[in-house]
Amino acid sequence: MIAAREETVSAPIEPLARRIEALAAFPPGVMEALRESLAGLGLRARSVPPRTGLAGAEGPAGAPLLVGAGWGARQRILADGRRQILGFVLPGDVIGVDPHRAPLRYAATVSLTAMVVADAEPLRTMGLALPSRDAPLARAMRALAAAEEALLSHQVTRLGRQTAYERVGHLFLELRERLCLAGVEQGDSFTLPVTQEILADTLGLSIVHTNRTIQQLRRDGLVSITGTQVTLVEPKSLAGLTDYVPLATMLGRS
Amino acid sequence: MIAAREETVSAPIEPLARRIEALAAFPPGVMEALRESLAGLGLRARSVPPRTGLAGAEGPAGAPLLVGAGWGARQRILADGRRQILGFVLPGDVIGVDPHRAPLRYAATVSLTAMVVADAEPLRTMGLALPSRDAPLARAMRALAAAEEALLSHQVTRLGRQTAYERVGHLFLELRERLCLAGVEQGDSFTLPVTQEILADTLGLSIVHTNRTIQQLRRDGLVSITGTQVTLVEPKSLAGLTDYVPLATMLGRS
DNA sequence: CGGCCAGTTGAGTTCCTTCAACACTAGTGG
DNA sequence: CCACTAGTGTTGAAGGAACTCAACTGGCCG
Repeated sequence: MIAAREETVSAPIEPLARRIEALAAFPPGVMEALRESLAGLGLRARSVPPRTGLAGAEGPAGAPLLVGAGWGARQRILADGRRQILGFVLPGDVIGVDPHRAPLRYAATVSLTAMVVADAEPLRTMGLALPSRDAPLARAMRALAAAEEALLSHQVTRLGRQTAYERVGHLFLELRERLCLAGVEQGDSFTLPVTQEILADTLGLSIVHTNRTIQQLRRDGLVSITGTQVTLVEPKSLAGLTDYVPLATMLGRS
Repeated sequence: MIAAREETVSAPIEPLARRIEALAAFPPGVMEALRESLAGLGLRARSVPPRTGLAGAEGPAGAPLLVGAGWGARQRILADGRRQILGFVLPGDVIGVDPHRAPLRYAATVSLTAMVVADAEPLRTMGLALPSRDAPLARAMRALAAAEEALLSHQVTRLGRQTAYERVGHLFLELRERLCLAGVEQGDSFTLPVTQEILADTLGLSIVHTNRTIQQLRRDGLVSITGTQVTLVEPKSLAGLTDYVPLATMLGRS
C-alpha cells in the first residue's frame, strides 16, 4: 500500500456523510446541502500509523477527530494488564466531539491499523449548535451519539448474556452493518484487518477460545473466512441465532 | 411506607443538584443560581410502583424523567428470555433527555422499587441549550451524559475482563459512589433494595454464583451485609482488588 | 536461514452454570 | 389460627463452557 504520510489529502468526509444519510433520514435536499457544508469545512486529512494513541491516556485529545479510513479501538487496560476493548472506531466515526463526554483518564483510543483522520474542530461547534433551530448537522451529530450508545448497549449484552458462539456472530453482524452504513463495504462480506487477539479482547474471551469459536462458525457454514476477508454466508440465520438488532432498527429512523 | 400516590409533592431536585455540584465543579454562586432555577421549574413529582415500565419498549417515552427516589434499571431482554441489565437508574438520574439518544426499541427502562419521578420537559430544552454561551445547566447535562457513558464503560469492563468476585466488588463500589454523589447515602454503607436475581442479570452471572460470590466477599471481610444494608468494610482494599476508578476521577472535574 | 508473529491444536484445569433441594419470610385464604 | 403458596436466599453435586499451558504450523521479513 502506498503511504500517504504527510500529504494533506482532501477531507475524508464521505464515510461520515454516508452514515448520516443512512441513520438520520434527511430529505434529499437537506442531505445535499449538508454534504456540501461538510466539504466546505476544509478539513485536512492526515494518516496515522498502527498502534498509535489518538486520544485519552496517551495524549490529550485536543480537537475532535473524524475518521476517514482504517480501524481503531477504544480500550481500557486493567492494572494487571488485562485489556478490554470497549468498541471499534471505524470510518465515519467522530471521536472526542464533546470534551465533557470523553472519559479521557479512563479509556484510550488507539489505532489498530493505519488510519486516515482529520482534525474536526468545526464539527464540535456545529455539532453542538442550538437544537431548537434543528440545524441538520446538529441533529446528525446527536444521531451519531445515539448510535454510539446503542453500540455500547450491544457490547454489554454480548458480554453479559451471550455465549462465545453468539458473541462472535453478533460482532461480525455489527461490524458488517457499520461498515456498510459508512459505505466502505457492501454486501455480506467485509475485510477484518485485526488479529484474533484484538477480537478476543473485544469479546471478553481468550485468544484460544476465540479461535475455536470462529472455526465452529465456519464448520457450521455460517461464515466463511479467507485471509482477512469475512463473508457472512447465512446472515439471516446468524442474525436469528445471535438475536442481532440492526442499528437502523434501534435508532428507528424516526 | 405511606404511599404518596397521586399527590403532587415538591419537585425532588435535590439528588440532581447534588450530583451536578459534585461532578461539574461550579463556583458556589453559579451552583446557587442553578439550584434556584431548578426549583423554579415547578416540576411535579409522582410515584411509580415497582416493576413498571418507565420508557422504552413498554410505552413511548414522551417527556424526559427526573428520578427523585427509588431504583430502576435499563434492560434488554433476549428472544429466549435471558435478561441483561445495562445499568441501574438511581436518584438524580435523568432518562430520555434526548429522544435521539434513547434506543427505545431496544432497551426498556423499568422501576425495580417504588420510585418518585418528575416529568422534566423543561430540562430537555434547557439541557440542550447553546453551549457557546455555556449555560451552566447545559454544561451540567453534558457532564451527566459523560457520567452515563462512563458507567457503561465500567459495565463493559466488568463483564468482559473481570472475574465474578471482582465484578461484585466493583459494582458495590460504583453503587456506593453514585448514591453518595446524589446525596441519598453517605459513608461506606448503603441500602441495596434489589434481589440477587437483579444483581445476577446486571453482572452477567447466574443467581447461584452471584450468591456464592457475595458470600465469599463477606467471608473475606471485605463487605458486610445485614438485610438490604451493604457495608463496605474495606473500601480501599476492595477498590484495589477490583481496579475501581471513581467517577469523580474519570470525569476529571476539569 | 532464523526469528517473529498469527493462527491452530491438544490436554488438563478452573470457573461458572444447571439442576435440585431446602430454609426462611411474608402474604393469603380457609 | 394455621395450612398454603410464592418469593428470596442458601447449599450440594454434577456437568459444561471457557481458560491456561504448551507445542506446532505457516507466512513474512531481515
